[in-house]
Amino acid sequence: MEPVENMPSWMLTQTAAHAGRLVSEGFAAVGARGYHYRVLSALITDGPASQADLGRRTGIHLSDMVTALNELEASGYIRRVPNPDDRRRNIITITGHGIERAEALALQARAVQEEFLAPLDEAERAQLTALLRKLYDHHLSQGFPPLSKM
Amino acid sequence: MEPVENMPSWMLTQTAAHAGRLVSEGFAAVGARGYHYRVLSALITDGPASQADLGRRTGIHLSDMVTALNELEASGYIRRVPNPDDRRRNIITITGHGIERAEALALQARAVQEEFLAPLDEAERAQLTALLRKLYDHHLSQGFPPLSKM
DNA sequence: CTCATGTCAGCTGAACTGAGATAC
DNA sequence: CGTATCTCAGTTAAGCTGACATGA
Repeated sequence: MEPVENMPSWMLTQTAAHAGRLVSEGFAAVGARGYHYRVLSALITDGPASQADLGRRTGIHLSDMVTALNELEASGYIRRVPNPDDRRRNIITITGHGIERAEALALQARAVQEEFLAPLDEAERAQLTALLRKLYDHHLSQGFPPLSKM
Repeated sequence: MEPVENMPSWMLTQTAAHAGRLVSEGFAAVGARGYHYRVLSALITDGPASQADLGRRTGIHLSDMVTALNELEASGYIRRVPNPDDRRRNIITITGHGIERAEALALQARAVQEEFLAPLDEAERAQLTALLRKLYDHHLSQGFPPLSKM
């Protein structure tokens, strides 16, 4: 009878839960949520996009995307303009204000990574990310939904 | 601007989410939930206990413990008897039926681990668990709540 | 017609909060 | 009295489903 505490998936979900808590707290401290950072960061690295595209990029569900964009738009971090070439779509662009916000959130994110990874040295951190990437890529290629169903 | 997909905490929560999904599906396939396995396994390795003790052992919240034990008791996997020495408490014991159930769930859990860890060889699996344990132990010792508030 | 898009209302499982009853 | 145990009702954040209107 394998004690639960030794199962890799158990340790993984436990540590992930803690990491998630740290991230949430870090973002909440500046009035943001993880979704905000994911969206702003995707807009910066990959440019403007429709909401559906943004969802596919970030793994955020379409219906959640609507909410996140509502919040970001209300704060002036993004702009929603109709796409003249396809009037079903919006074109989402980040504002200057939004870029500043993203940078502030990136600082928070970095600080949280540091706190979370504190007990590991550089080599161990590299090992960890390599192993996680191997797992992630494998399951992605097996049809694991980055965004379950759209 | 760090792309979100390269942050360790992001990859960790992504892979953990997938692991969690596999575990849930595996248990659901035999009509169980993760809580059930955690409780039964704790009863086997550490013996009978009060509900509060079980909660502390397993990291399951007290109020969720009530629900889980209701379900396990209805199926005849555990028994709840009042503790004569402290009439606030119940003594939770596992039944023979419950031991069989735990063994069946352990098989499921093993199969899921195998599926999840498929892309890693033995050395890599050992690396991963060692790194996760280091992170987990560190944050536990920093006051990270195994069970947030009781 | 079918398919994609954006929106909305609501569901689900898991973790958690708060309050009450009982007993130490 | 304060504290611990058990129970229950309800809340939260996150992911997800289903339906609908619009338009390609």
